[in-house]
Amino acid sequence: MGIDLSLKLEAEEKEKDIEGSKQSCEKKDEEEEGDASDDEDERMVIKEGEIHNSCLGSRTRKEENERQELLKLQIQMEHVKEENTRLRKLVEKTLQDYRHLEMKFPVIDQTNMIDLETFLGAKGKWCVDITSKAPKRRAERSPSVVGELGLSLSLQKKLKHEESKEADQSHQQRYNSSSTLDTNAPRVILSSPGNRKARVSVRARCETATMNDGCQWRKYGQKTAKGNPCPRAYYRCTVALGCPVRKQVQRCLEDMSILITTYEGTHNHPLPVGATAMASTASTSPFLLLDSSDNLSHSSYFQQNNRSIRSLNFDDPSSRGGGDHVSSSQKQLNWMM
DNA sequence: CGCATTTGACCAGCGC
DNA sequence: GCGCTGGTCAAATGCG
Repeated sequence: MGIDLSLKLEAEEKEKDIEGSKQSCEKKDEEEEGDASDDEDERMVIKEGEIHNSCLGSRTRKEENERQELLKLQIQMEHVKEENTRLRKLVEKTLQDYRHLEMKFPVIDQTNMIDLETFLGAKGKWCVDITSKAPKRRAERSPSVVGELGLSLSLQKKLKHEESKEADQSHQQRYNSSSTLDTNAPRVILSSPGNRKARVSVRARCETATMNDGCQWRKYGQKTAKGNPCPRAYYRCTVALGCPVRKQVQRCLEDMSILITTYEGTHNHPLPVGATAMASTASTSPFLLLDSSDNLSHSSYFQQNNRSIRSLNFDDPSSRGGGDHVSSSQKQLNWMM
């Protein structure tokens, strides 16, 4: 630490001073020797002897003083060293406390969100978190808010054409920031559009091309989005004729094993058996975290899209049963909607 | 042969 | 107005 360095510098300066005083004494000797060269030989010898003796006497006194000074400095250094170690311990303890509080943060967050938790009807099984609408605050949130089992859900407004680019960026920012969270965490982002289309984004680790959500999808397009070399695939729900639900599937740029699936619209048909079976296992779902950008829109959104939300869940091998409705490319998908 | 997927073209919105 | 980008269409292709 800085204290150690400054002490070392001070000690070096002292040593230099001591050496300097020694050198000056020797120099004085030499000068005195030079001055005596013009006098008589005998006198010279006596005089030189007297000068030499007096110099030796003053030298020993000086050395004694220097020794005492050094001792004082050494004692002072010991004290500072002790202070240094004491401060170091203090810093370590502070850091430890900080980490402790950081770990407690999700729990505190959870207890503040009981209302929405109750609303979802999954008491004690879900971790609900509502954040401010402001993207900045969202970005500042601690990554630790993701549940220990790594599932998160977010609510936000649908960004249609009439909405600002800022909002659009916040949507993208959400994607990016969430990727800095636990990458094992499937993450759900719900768009609450009011009179606009419902939009749900899910992030989940998935090795296959798409995730099994219990519905039947038909791919109708693929596009390479800017900033991500992985192509974005477009799917349309084919469970019922004219179902408006579409989904976009794209790999996360930071972690290719993470699949970002965005659902848009509400199904105009009952969900497949597999998906509804999954819904019943909601209470066994490990950990869900809601992140809302628009608190007021929660209830209206859930009322309007109740079916979709209730059926949103993770795969449970014991209750998997949507295979009949799943297309060939979706056989190994590991969660359902 | 029918259905799903692929892929290039087209369109609309948005920013400069 | 033009270029860029995201989203959609539809013909071509592949597969069971």
